[in-house]
This record gives sequence, C-alpha cells and structure tokens, in this order.
Amino acid sequence: MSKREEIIQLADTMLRKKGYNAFSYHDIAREVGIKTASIHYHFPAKSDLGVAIINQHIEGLKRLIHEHEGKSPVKQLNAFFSIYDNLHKENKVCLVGSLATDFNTLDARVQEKLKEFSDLMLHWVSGFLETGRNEGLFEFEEEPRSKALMVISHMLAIVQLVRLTHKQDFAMVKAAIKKELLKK
Amino acid sequence: MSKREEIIQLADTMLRKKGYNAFSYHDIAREVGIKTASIHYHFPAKSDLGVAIINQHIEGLKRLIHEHEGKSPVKQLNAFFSIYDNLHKENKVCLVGSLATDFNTLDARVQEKLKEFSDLMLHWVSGFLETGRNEGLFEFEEEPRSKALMVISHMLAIVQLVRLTHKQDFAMVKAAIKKELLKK
DNA sequence: ATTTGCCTATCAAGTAGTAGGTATGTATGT
DNA sequence: ACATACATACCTACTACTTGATAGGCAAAT
Repeated sequence: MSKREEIIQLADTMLRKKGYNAFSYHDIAREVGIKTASIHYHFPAKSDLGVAIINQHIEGLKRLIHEHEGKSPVKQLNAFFSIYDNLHKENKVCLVGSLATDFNTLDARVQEKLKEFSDLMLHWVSGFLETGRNEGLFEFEEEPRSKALMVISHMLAIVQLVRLTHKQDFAMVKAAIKKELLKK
Repeated sequence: MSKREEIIQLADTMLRKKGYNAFSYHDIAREVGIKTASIHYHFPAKSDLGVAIINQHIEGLKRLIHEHEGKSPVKQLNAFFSIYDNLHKENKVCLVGSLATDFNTLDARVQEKLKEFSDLMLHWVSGFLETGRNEGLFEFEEEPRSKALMVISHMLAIVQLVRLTHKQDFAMVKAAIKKELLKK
C-alpha cells in the first residue's frame, strides 16, 4: 500500500472513530511514519483529504453494487447489512453519520461529495427494495425511496447508539428490520 | 438569564449545530460578550461545560416525563416526537447523535453523563410503549426496550440525514413510525 | 532533466487553560 | 455603624501546545 493510500485509510478510520474535527495531520503523520508536510504534498488541504476519503467510499460502494447487479434483492439487502456489520465490528460509525454531525463545519466540496455518496446509497437501496417488492419478496407500504431512507437511517443510528447502550442491540435492530421487510 | 445560563444555552446550540470539537470557548465568549477566562470561571474545563449541557437536557427530559406522567401513551409518544420536531425546526441534531460521533474523544465524565441521559430516554420510551401495547393502543412484536431503541434511533438518525437529503423526509419518517405503531 | 515523494524549518492562528488583579456585593463580629 | 472577611463575576495578560498550511531543499526514480 502506497503512503497515499495509507494516509486515506488511516484518516478514514480516525474520521469514523473520532469525528472529522478530532483528527489532525499530525495524528496521521505519527502513525504513518512521515511528516505533516508530506501529507500536505498529497492533500494540500484537509478538505482534499476529506474528498478523497469519500471518493474511496463511493468507489467501494459502486463496486459492491456492481457485484450484486442482477442478484436477488434479498442478497442485495444482505450485502447492505454487511456494510454495517463490518462497521460495527470495528467500532466505527458510518461515513454519513460521522460527517452529518460536523456537516455545518465542512467545506462545500466535502458537503457535495457526501451528498453524492448518500444519493448513491439511497438510489441503490431504493432500487432493490422496489424490485424485491415487485417480486413478492419484501413487504412495505411506503414509497421505495422513503423505505430506503428509513432502513438506512436506522442502520446509521444504531451503529452510533450502541456506543452508549449494548453491543447486542446492533444484531437485534438488524434482525428486526429484516424480519419486518420479509414478514410475509 | 444569567451569564452562566447564557453560556450553557449557546454551547448547547453550537454543540448540536457543529459538534463538540467544533466550538471553542472563544466562540462562546464572543457571542455572550465576555472573555474566555470568565467562561473558565464558571466551567474550569470544557468537560465541565459538557456535563452541564447534558445535565440541562436530563432536567428538561425529566420535566417532560413528569408532565406526561399518567397521561395516555399516545400523548406521551407525541411528546417524544415533539422533541425532534423542535430539533428539526432549528436545524439541530439530537444530543446523543451529536456526541455519539465524538464519543471516543470525550472525557469519561461526559461519556457517563451522556449514558445517563440516553438511559433515561430509553427507560421512558420503553415504559409508555409497553403501557400503550397493554392498553391495545400500540402494536409491535419486539421487547419494549428493543422497540424503544428502534424508535429513538430512527429519530436520532433522521434529524442527521435530512441535512443531506430533503427537509420533508423528516415528516415522512415520523409519520411512518407513528402509522406502524398505531396500525391496527 | 524532470518529476516524485519525502524532508527540515517555519508560520500565523487557534486551542484549552492559568495566574493574578479588580470592582462589587454580602455576610459577620465588634 | 463600621471594619473585616469572603464570595462573585468579571477582567488583562499570558502560557504551552496544536492546528492547518507554506517555502524551499534533496535524493531517488523515471
């Protein structure tokens, strides 16, 4: 892994463990083993690093979506949940949840990138929810977009909340959402 | 309102608009019209201010709970929603959502206080959900605590997410949760 | 020979927090 | 009534440190 990739990787971890305004170039430099000025070489401003982190998430999500194209909506739903499984295992929160709190302090470019990511996520989930309902696999009354928003927000919140309650609450909420969607 | 109250009020607003690590004593001092040293007089460390903010929320919530003691679970549910209505109107996020992101950067005292607040909230909501179900007003299959966790996390998330999507999504999610609980 | 990827050294601004001073109460003992 | 003593609520001035960011150098790879 190149230093550039290492920086993004570590910044992403710190972002989702501590928040955007709680990690510095110094923190990253220390762990990667270079100087802060070298990070500025790769990412002139912190916003550039922020955009790079989100871009990596967009690419990752696009890859996941592409891998599951044409597959069963149930499999796609499981793939969606697996994202949060991984987050939860590593005690991270999701990108959107992390940046939403600090949203008003972010540079416009970062805000726009984040919207791009959440739109992509929302579009994907809406899509397989709708297909799944048409195929008689899922059951819900709302518009697909609304239901997608609800499912996403639920997962977004629970990875945050379990920091305050109990680890097992995560599995419980996940199971409840799944059961409700599939309940017929 | 005393300067002390003004400080807490303003810090609370900034906390929920920008996040814990994005406001400083200087920011508060400028707006309240005193010097940072005077804020340190009232709150020696930022953690003390953090604890004071959460304490104010605990007191406010206790008052709300007490006001609705013995009232219909439906009224209590509406009271719960009204908390988030107000947040949403002012473009704030909820206290727990705001601090959950930065949770790992917080002093242990602040972390414990926040847990105290979320426990209180969870206990209240669990209570009126259970009562409401016993009275045949609500319908849900999960344990009351689990359902409470789900309802709370849903509202927590949506006030964050609407910063990225559309204002009207808030009302939509609120209506959907209500409809589902009352759906018989 | 130029680009790449790092370095040293430095900056201005901002961070929480401290030391010590001052004016204004507000009790209390004589 | 009056001095003593202490508390309140602010101030100026400062420290030690962190923040993101810049300028300029240097060695290795292309």
